[in-house]
Amino acid sequence: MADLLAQNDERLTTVGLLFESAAGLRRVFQARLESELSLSAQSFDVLIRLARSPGSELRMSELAAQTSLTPSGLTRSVDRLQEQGLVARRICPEDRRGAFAHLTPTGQAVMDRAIPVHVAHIDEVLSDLFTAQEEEALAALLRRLRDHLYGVGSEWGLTAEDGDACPGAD
Amino acid sequence: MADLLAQNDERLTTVGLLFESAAGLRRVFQARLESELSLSAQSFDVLIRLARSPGSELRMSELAAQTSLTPSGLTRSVDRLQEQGLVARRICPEDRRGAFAHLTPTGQAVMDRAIPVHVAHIDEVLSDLFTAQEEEALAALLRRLRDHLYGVGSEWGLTAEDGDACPGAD
DNA sequence: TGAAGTTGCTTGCACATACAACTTTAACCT
DNA sequence: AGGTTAAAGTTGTATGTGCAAGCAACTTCA
Repeated sequence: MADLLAQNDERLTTVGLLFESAAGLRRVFQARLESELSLSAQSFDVLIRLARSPGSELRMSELAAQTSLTPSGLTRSVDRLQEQGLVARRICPEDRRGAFAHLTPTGQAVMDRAIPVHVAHIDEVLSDLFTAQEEEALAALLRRLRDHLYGVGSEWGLTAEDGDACPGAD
Repeated sequence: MADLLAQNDERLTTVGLLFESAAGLRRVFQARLESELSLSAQSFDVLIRLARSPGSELRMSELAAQTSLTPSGLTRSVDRLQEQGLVARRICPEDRRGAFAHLTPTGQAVMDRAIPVHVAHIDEVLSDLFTAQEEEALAALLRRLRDHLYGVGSEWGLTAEDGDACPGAD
């Protein structure tokens, strides 16, 4: 069995590295977001997607897809943000089943403060780790993987055209 | 605010792509593991780390670090696997506070069956997506990131996933 | 030796999440 | 229209997870 693993080590390892890298980054950012901004990683993820959307609002289903949450998970997440006064719901006039979530002025203010902190922290973590070319290469490879994963056989409606627009992603 | 984001798009984007790639892979593998092998992704993660360790056993703390679970989370996870008969605990003779988790014969058998399926699935997902050089480059970049994240200022003592899983000792 | 502090793991509790069932509205079909 | 099916969100319920506290064993130092 160990032989079996050995002969596939490269890919198994690559996948493992990807998971560990993501987990490590998540852990680092999460700690910082909570200690400095009192925002959970999950809240921040929802909020930054709203902040980056036209009108600072998004349909619930769209938000669920972008945050990798199920609809029910998103309902609760938005409930919490609503209780905190950062987000509000608005019924979609064209389809009265649907709802938009949008940032309140308070929510906007919080994100105006939070985003620079987050960006600075990303820079801090990544500084001097990659050359410009390496960083570019990494992004290109990951983009291809991401597009492949979400473009094929996905019922999640995650769009590739969201493209570069998933930076907050945590 | 959008301007602020725009000017940092490269790094923000790279991080976002990493998270999305990991989430996408996780989702794909999870579905397959559960449908074909009745194993949760979390269980599989624990089991494969054990399977890849010498003697198929690892200290609880080591396992927790490698699986990105907290010690308490790992305790519960191993509890469940123990109830399923896939894993057992063994008290560490040199430090009787500590415990090893190890695969039972049943657990070994399950993994002997599960790993080829998983490997095949990885190959399937990654086939024709990268050249050998690209895959190698991706692994190298991710490894540097992972080492950076876990090597610096981390109280987690995460070790490289392959190889240096030195279970015993302290 | 033994008291103080640390480490490894486990438990009490609170909370976030997924799955499945449900409500309301829209779309479709004859 | 009238009836059926599908879609968007929300809730009931079960479970998994982390944090903080706890317990047992080890280490240090006098």
